[in-house]
Amino acid sequence: MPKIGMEPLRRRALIDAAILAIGERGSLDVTMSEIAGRAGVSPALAHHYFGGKEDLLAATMRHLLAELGRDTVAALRRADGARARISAIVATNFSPSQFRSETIAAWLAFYVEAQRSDAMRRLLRVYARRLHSNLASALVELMPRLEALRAAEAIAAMIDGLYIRRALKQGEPDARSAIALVEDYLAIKIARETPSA
Amino acid sequence: MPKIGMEPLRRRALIDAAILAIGERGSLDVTMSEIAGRAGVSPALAHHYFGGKEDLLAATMRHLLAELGRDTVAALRRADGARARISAIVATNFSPSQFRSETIAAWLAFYVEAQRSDAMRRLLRVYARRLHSNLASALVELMPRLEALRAAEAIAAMIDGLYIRRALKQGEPDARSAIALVEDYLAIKIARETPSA
DNA sequence: GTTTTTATTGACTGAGCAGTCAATCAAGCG
DNA sequence: CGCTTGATTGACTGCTCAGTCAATAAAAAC
Repeated sequence: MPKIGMEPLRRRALIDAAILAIGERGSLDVTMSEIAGRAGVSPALAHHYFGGKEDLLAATMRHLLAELGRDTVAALRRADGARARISAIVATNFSPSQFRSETIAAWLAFYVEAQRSDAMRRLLRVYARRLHSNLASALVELMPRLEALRAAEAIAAMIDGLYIRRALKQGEPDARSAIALVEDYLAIKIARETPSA
Repeated sequence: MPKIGMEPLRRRALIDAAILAIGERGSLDVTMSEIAGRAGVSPALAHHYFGGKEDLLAATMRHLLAELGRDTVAALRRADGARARISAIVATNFSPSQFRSETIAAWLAFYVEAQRSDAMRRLLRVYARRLHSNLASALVELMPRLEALRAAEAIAAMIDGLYIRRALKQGEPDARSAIALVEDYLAIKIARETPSA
């Protein structure tokens, strides 16, 4: 029973199903049938709307990226001052909507895929650059430029590292302690580098 | 022309070939034929010696783990004092024998695999625990126990994060700046937490 | 009410790949 | 010199899966 304007609905459902499937399998080694099945459609329809598996996966990655971007922008708008902006960025990366097993697994899987696929690598670089520049733009208000850039890299590395390490544990992710670790670094780094004041 | 006592040679050659292949493809999605071909033998022989693909991959991971373990022990023996031991651990993780594109890609791929395979997860947990306990045992000599444990997790996360972020870049890995980031954290953390002295 | 467009699928194909097996070849061994 | 044992492979078997296509059916357009 065909209905009208199904394209956006189906695309969305397929992307959601892909995240779910990838999160459960823990890798991009999911079949189109699996994804389509979860979305309640036939595999053929998934091909119809996305062209191929690569395209579906790329769209899924883009979706994840966009979601994180939106969350970050929203959190940034709510933050008052440089210091608060950094905390907002960190908190967003470990917020319940981002720091879930499925999402973590998907990010990890996409990192691996980025080694093979130029498209994926480009996408992930967008994420890395955005994170770095958001952090750096706040940090330069708190310490000398050079130290700010270093701190931005250190924080970014810690965040990614906490994600990857999370993959080894089972049960629900512990965002609180992850945030605490990053905030601890932030606190001592700012204390150390703040020019007198 | 069969020769005698080939088993250890073949196993080693196949593992080396597996690391190479995984490093190049950037994922565990390598065929037995590919690996066997690189090792100069038929796919059937790879099955003969390892039983199945999973077993070959597990053996490969174990090899990587053992190599890192040996390097770490050696570096630790050369280090004098708690502070030097930490630097030795960090330096080992970013040493040329570990911080190479193939090895990095392989580690990343195994992390992903760990989400699916209990065997892999157990293996990786061995690595994580060892790293953490090596770091912690040196850090407790430099700061209060609780802070030492936190610092150990932070450093471990930074190391893993620098590995994963490395995967996005091209060209040879830059170990120096990676080490500098971790050492910077270490320095300010020690300065901050050292009881007076 | 006929034609076009959109939605949807079942059935199929072709490729790639893990794993098997029987056969071959060369050493050592009695 | 037969015999066992280890090394090695080619050829083969299923299986899984991405991608295709023609067919169907409902809505839209005219």
